[in-house]
Amino acid sequence: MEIGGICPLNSLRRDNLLSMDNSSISKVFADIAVLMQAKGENVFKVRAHSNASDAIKSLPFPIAGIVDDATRLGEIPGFGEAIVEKTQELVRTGRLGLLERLLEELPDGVLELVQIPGIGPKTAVAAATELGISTFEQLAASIESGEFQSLPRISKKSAAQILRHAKMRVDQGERIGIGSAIEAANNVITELKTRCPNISQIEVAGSVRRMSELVGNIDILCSVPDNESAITIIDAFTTLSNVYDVLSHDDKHAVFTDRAGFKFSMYLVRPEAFAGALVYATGSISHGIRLEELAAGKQLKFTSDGLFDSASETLEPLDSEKNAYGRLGLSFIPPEMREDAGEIERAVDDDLSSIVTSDDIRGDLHSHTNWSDGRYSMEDMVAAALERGLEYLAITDHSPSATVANGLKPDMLLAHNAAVRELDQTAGVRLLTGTEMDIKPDGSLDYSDELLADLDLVIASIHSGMDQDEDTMTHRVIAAMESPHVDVICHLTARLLGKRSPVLIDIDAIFAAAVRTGTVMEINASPDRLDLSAEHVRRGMDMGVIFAISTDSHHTWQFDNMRFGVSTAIRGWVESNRVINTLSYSNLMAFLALPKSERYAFNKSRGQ
DNA sequence: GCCGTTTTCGGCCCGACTGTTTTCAGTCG
Repeated sequence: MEIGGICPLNSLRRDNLLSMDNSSISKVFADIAVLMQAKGENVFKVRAHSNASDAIKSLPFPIAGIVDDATRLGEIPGFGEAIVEKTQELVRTGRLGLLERLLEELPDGVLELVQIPGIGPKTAVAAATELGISTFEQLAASIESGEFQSLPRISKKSAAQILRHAKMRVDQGERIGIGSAIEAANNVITELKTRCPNISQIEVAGSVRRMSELVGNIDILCSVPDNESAITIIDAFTTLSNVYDVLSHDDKHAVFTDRAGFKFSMYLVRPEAFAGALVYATGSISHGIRLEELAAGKQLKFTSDGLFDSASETLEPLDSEKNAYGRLGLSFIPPEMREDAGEIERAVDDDLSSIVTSDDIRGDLHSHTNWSDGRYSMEDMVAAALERGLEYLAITDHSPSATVANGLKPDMLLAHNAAVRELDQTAGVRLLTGTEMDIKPDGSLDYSDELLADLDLVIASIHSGMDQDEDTMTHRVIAAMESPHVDVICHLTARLLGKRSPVLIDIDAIFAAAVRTGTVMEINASPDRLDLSAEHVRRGMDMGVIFAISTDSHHTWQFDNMRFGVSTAIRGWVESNRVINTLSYSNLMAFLALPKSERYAFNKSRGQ
């Protein structure tokens, strides 16, 4: 590598950097499983591919890194000779003959249609073959015309549910979930830094940095010392391994799309302009306009290249975003709040320090182990929690109704409690016994009051009967909230971000019942869910609801998802003292020891 | 296709729900 901030032009061609990440490899095996099932292949063969897909997803390291070591690959659970060979073919060549053959044999659209809840491989093939449906738009149109209902086993009611999900996908367009977006952005930044090690300041900006739930493109801001470096970085950016089509590029700006059509933009500024430019590039358009107005009132000009003195056109020296906001007469506004939703007015005389941050979180109240459907042992999960500095952790495995999740029957729950209490002696993290208990379709609970009374923490959720009408669903959840033992309602809307529509439920009625019964509402931090939206959370704040932010971890590394939950809370303007897992362990236990009717008052008057 | 093993092939997680349902296939979690 040459000296002076320069990396050689095209020093590495994209072929050399073609490395597939675990999620793309996992998806290939999941796709194969779907297509095999659609073809009617042996169910166990299908399951083997599906298991391989799950195993790859849960690996704590990149599988591409061990692709040449067949022995190590074979040690992955569910990996036999055939799966090892397919993995090697896929990682080495970027393609898989089997997948290509399956796609050729089956009609277009199967992999898209099966993403809609209610449509499995067989129905997808029927819809594609008999009705020529291959897109969500065509699916929606076919249901609206009544044509889709001619397929086997499709009733009016199921068609209505499918239409709801299909319309969501149409509305969503090309946007992707924030979890995938962050992963894609990090991959780009990591590769760019490898190619150009002299990059000193680079940040993702735009809606990704604001942690919007769904994002349509990824904006990256980078600083460069001179024009020569700029050309080098633009060159590297436009030849990254995921570049499919370069839409535009000049000496300070470039845009490309990847194979899926997703857009990546980069903007270059001088180092001294970086802080101001980052503020400009992060906020929503209307947030930016508000800042421009504030700047104009101070004889300043706020642009994509930083903050300038209007008269002299000289750059204002700013070394941080805090500084930039300060120059405009505002407190620092967290990126997640920069939506022009009232945050600017508030930042005039409030330092926003009461808003929850990741540092405030002291424990996690929702996790799974291999006692039910978690991937790791209790000991592994506890070690991972300890590594992340958590003060306490609730082990909340599933209840009996969750049969596929291997829900714990009563005797197993008792054994589970004993195991948690024993591990608590040596864990280094305080452990809470608990359950994630199913709320059954009629609103009844999955364990007896006697069993529930013995647990430190009961979180309850729905996993079945998700197409109930709004009234039934709302009453069902409220019935569970009336129980003196149900501490937290978790993943209330059961949506899967970008994949499954939320259930029909009256959120305001639920929040009112939460306040009335003393029940806590979970902000589920999994980026696949972000189950209460920021809008919901903000409404809950207005109504006085108390929240828990929990990761719902099934894997050790999923504890890192906490930041997605915290970001949702920040987007919803949640105050730190309205989140129970910002309490110390002893205060949390004191909170849980109270009858539910006294808990909201306790929290209101609490210290930290 | 994987796994465990009485090492060469039989078993693999399953219960609930739904449908121009009638004895079962498809889907979900």
